[in-house]
Amino acid sequence: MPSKLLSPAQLGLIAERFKALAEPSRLEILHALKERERTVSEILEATGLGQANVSKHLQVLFTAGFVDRRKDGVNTWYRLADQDVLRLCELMCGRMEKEAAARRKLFAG
Amino acid sequence: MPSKLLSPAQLGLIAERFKALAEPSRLEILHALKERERTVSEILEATGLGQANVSKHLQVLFTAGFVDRRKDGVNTWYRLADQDVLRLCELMCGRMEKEAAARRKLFAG
DNA sequence: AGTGCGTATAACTATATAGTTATATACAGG
DNA sequence: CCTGTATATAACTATATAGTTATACGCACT
Repeated sequence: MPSKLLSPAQLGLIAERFKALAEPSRLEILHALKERERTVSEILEATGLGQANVSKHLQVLFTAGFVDRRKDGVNTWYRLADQDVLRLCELMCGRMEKEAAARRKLFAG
Repeated sequence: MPSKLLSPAQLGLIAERFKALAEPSRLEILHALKERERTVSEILEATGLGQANVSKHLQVLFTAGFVDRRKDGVNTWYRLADQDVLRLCELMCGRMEKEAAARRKLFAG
C-alpha cells in the first residue's frame, strides 16, 4: 500500500501530541495516574514537583487529550483519558529494552 | 499488577525518545523513509528542508535509535531502524481520529 | 594534487518552554 | 462575611533547540 500523504498541519498536530509526552515530569505525572484517579495535591505529593509547575503540565496533558478531569468541590481529580498513553510508553520502553539487550550482547561477546 | 517504578533517569531516556518524534520536520523525514531507504539528498528533495537542518535532524533520529544509516561513497543512506516508529505514529494518529470523530458526533447531534 | 559533490559540523539568532514566585480564583467551614 | 485550602494563572528567568549561513570533511574522478 502506498504511504498516506501527511499534510504539514497533520504533522504539526501529531508532533504536538508527542511533545506532550516528551518531558520527564509529565511522564512522571502520567505514571502517578496509572493506578487510579488523583487530585492535584496527590500528584504533588507523588511527584515532588512544584504546584504551579504541575498545574501547567496537567493543562498540557489535558489539551493533548491524554488526561481527563472532573471538579469535586475545591479538588480537581485527574485520570488517564484512555489506555493509549500506556501503550505508547510500553512500546517505547520495549524499544529501549531491545537496545539495551543488543548492547549487552555486543559487550558480552 | 503493581505499576513498575520508573527512575528519573529512565523517565529522562523515555522523554528523550518521545522528543525525537515531537517535531514536524522529523516526522516528515521519517515519513519519507517509510517506503524505502534514501540518501540525504533524496530526503532534502522529498521534504524541501535545508541541508544542514536535515543533517541535524537525522543525527537526532539516529541517536534516538529510530533510523539506521550506511555510507556508500559520498552518499549516506538512511532507513527506518524498525517498524516501531510506524506503530507509534499509527497509535497516535488513531487517537486523533477518535478525537475528531467524537467532535463530529458532538456537533452533529 | 586539484575539483566537485554529498554530508556533517560550527556558530549564530530567534523562539519555545520548564520551573519559580507571586497572585488570582473558587469553594468549604465557622 | 471571613478564613483557609485547592487549583489555576501571570510574569519572569534560564535553558534548549529549530533553522540558517558559512565552513569543514571525505570521497570520487581526472
